[in-house]
Amino acid sequence: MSGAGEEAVTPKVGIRDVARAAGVSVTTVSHVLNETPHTRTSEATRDRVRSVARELGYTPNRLARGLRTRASDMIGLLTEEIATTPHAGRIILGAQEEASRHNLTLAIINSHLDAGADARRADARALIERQVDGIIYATVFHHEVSVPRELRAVPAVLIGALDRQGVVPAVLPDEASGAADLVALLAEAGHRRIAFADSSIEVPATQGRLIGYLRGLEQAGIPRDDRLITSGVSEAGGGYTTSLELLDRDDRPTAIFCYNDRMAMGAYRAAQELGLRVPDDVSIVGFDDQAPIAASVHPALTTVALPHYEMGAWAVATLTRLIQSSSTSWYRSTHPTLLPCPVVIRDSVAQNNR
Amino acid sequence: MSGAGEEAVTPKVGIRDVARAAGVSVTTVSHVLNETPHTRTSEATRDRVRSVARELGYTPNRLARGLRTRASDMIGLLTEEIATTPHAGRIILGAQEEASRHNLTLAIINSHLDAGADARRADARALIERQVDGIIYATVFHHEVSVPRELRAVPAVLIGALDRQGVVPAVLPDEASGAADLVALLAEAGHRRIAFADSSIEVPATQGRLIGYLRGLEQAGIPRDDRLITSGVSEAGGGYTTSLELLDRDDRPTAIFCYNDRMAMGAYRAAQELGLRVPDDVSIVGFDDQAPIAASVHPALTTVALPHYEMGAWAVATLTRLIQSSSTSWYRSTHPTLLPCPVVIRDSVAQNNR
DNA sequence: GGCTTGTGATTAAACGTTTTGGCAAAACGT
DNA sequence: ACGTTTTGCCAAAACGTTTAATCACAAGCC
Repeated sequence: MSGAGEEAVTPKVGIRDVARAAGVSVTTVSHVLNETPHTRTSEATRDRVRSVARELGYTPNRLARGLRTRASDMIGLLTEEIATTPHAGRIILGAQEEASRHNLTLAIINSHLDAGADARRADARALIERQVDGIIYATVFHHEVSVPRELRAVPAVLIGALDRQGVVPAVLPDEASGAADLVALLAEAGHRRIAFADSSIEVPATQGRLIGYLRGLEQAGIPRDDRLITSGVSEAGGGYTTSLELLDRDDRPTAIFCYNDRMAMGAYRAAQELGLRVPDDVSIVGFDDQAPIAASVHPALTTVALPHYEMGAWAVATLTRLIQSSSTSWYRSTHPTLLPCPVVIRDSVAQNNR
Repeated sequence: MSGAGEEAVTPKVGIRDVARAAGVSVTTVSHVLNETPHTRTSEATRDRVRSVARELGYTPNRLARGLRTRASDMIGLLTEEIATTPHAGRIILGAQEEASRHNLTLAIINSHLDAGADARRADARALIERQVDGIIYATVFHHEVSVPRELRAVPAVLIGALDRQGVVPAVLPDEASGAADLVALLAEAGHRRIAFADSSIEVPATQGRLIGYLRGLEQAGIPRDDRLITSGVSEAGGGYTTSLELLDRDDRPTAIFCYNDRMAMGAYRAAQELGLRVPDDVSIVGFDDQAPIAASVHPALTTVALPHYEMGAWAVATLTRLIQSSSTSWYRSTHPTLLPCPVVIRDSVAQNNR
């Protein structure tokens, strides 16, 4: 009579309920439901078991299974403060989808950046208690890091950081190449005076972008001009002041490569205040492809995207490989994997005509 | 000799190893480690057990424990495409931190928005197989939704959606009040001609903001003027065109309330092209407090923040309450919970002097 | 000295699976 | 008709915990 659920309170049907209803042993049920190899069951009983299981709405208890098989089919994602950044979602998403593809579930724990090493180790331990088959450790700045000792208890991979001992596989964005590609793009558009508005705070990422910038110049046969290399705080404000300075000269650059998209926003404003049009009078490019800035500014910003999704997916992919092979061989990572940062072309660079 | 880990391959120390080493039964170990109430153990053995456990590096196996106690201490977060949006991270973060606070672990599954109801039900089932103690179902648009039937098997709460049957607790941002507050702010600054640049696509969120706008006007004693209510696509481009139209009249509004921050960016551009300064000539406000736009534009945008973090935290908090009480009383949600959207004041509104 | 009462610890039965090692019966070869 | 192989299935032992039910023993009481 009631409009609610018909099926009452489903008193948890287990494998033996299925066995009983199908008139077979639990062993048989397990065999057919898991399609265990090297095991024989007649087609007839197989069908029977399956249909009974479906009718009863049997859902296996993965805890129990994990207990027996010593594999939880879960992998832990340990992020340090990363869930906070706008980028974070992409890493999580990439990891999650790849995990789903392998029939794994993702358990997430976020460590505060300011939390000590102890807290981080406790977080790792919490995952291990849950018997995760592997752990992904994702950091937002890619510095060298000595992984919590507890991580050694279980296969692990690093995102955005390098293991100091070089024993844990790691993945990083290839920012240098991305930056070089961006410079190449500008050079092809005829730009020779390309400024670089660097970030004044020293994080490893800075190096990659600067290095890529220099490499790009070299490959384009453009001599390095240190007067075109400036720096400011990596926010819109910093981009504004440094760009103002760069553009307010007679021999102003025809293009500015900003350390990130936020600085590029500041560069836009500087150009505008000086009566310079983007991209006609000056081309501006950024880095990060930070949603929703890059696509929302006018003109839309040409920039370089970070492979967050791909890093997340790479992490669980190699982690599962690691897990499968862990019993036999032990993986020793040689070099970190670098994932490409694709240039995304929008409307902020024009052919240079000076 | 090898430089690697000293502690060999730690052959997994279990509770009986501790018991054996401490010379007591596993029962006793369990009792002292869990501080089980109504149980007696001498201080001496308690100390012994604890120190032995620490020395051996014992880590309990939560799978086994969960199997016995029929509680996994995990809660599932089922998001539909939400991990994609920039906002998502905040929801996840809020849920994660509240979960940590309760010693729970968060398992995340992301359903594609375009995936059918079947896929969504499969995702729910995957979580249930893992014996999660409860499920949070988070959607990005808050429409009414009929929760997958499988969710009934376990305590659940909704984020950003309403249960059509009204049986599952839900939490939503109180966008109407946020919008009204924003209008109040403008009114207090002396604005009387306040335009609203609505989103032309019809999602429920639109309603709340428009309703709040109207309510705000009414409360400020400002008569509604439909010529000031326009709409456009909810991107920078849409904000630009509608604002251009609004501002290019003799009786132009002194303030524009944009449906979201991206439209506000467009409004900035429109104002600039018309030679109007923000906020001196026209005040502009947005909605969403979308990072990093709102803080990066110039002048920094006054807007309304969505309580993503708070919704995530609220969800696991009420979910745990639900779980605890589930055996005894059954919760019936009356109204959805509305969480406040605080106005965040920056530099884009000025006193009106016309 | 016998009876009760506490105290500190133990035994054994779950929990829901998978998996090892078998066993009966049918099929087969001769 | 008799060994052998194959087929189809099952019993029982794990997996690592928690927990209900006891138990040994000393102390307290008269």
